[in-house]
Amino acid sequence: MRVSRAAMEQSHERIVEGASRLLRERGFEKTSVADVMEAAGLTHGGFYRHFETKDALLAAAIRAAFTQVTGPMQRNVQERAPLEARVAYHNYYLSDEHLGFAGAACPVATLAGDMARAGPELKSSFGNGIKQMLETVALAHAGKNEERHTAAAREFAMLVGAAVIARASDPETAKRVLDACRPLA
Amino acid sequence: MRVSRAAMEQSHERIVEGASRLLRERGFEKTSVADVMEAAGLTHGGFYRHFETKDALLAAAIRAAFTQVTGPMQRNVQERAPLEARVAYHNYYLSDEHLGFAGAACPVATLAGDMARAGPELKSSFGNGIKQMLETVALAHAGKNEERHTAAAREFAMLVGAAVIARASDPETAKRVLDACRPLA
DNA sequence: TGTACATCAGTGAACGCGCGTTCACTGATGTAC
DNA sequence: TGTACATCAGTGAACGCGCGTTCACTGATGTAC
Repeated sequence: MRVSRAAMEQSHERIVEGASRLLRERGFEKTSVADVMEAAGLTHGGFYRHFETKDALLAAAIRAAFTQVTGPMQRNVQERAPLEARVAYHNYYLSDEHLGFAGAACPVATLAGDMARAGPELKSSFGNGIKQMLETVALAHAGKNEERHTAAAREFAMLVGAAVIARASDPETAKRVLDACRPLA
Repeated sequence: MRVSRAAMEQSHERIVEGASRLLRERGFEKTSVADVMEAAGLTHGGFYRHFETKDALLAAAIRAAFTQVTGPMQRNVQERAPLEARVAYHNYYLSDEHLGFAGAACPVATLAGDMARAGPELKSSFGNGIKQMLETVALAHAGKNEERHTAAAREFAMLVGAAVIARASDPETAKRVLDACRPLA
């Protein structure tokens, strides 16, 4: 039956947040509309009152995932001295806390591989997220504008690579790679 | 009808090589048994004369992909001075040639994301490949054993991260990240 | 403020499709004599 | 070396299943008077 406008907006949020978590845990193909709706406490049939297609949902879920990650990071960068902020997110990115909970982790570490084969809607959503991420990381670097961005890109690439390699390796190799990448460059 | 032992072995190779390419182009879920068999010039029904399950094929395909990539790399490292070899694979890894042909690219750059959610057979296959890759990269680094491995892990993480980010970004951002990562550390 | 009615968020069955896997069958290959 | 027969690589139809999407329906919500 019909629900109030406010209730519908809450449903919408639950759908997007659940999708954002499931997407990072299971990847693109294994996140089904029915699972997302069930996680939101609804049945699958009502999905199309909220989104035109599954891809539209996933694009929104990607935006939500980036916001969830870059939000705290921006606050971190604003509240601390640059180097301190850098130490904080650098260590966090390589921590068990980050890597152990894929559903709340950085989407670049969990989903970037899938994006190379995704449709334009998702690609664009993800591309914007990456830009946002690179800008945020650059804020924690010192020097001239170009130097800051170059250093940020190199650091972020290493963090993403280490996270991706660690998640695909046996625990021993994972630890070795993460330890190797922990010192700041 | 039945074919000769030699012909069957050739079929087997074509199946594995086709799977190895398609897997890197399309990812885990979108590589169907029927597509792989068609790429090998066969029909899907005969697949189970070659492999017990789709996962067993993919594990073999992953091994083949790593061999295809680490083989030339080991030769490269053996034939050149360490620094020269490093420059060669470092630039290759970030090149359009490498990133433009996913089917022949490094499986870590194309598939590592999927592996976090794959079954144990694939994970183990992939984990071995990563170890092999890290060892090969370490051969091109100088210094004491531990230093070599640490430097290799950091370099490889940055290369993988840059490749993954580039493939998930718009062309302009991709170029910026790749250029930033090109100089040796 | 109260009433009558149109709207539409959510339900659950149904659809078409692609997938991994199975199976009866075919006929060339391999082998035993 | 030649023959008779068992084997089995490859074929194509069929299976069961999960998925994205559609649809008729329900009844509370929102709105016009």
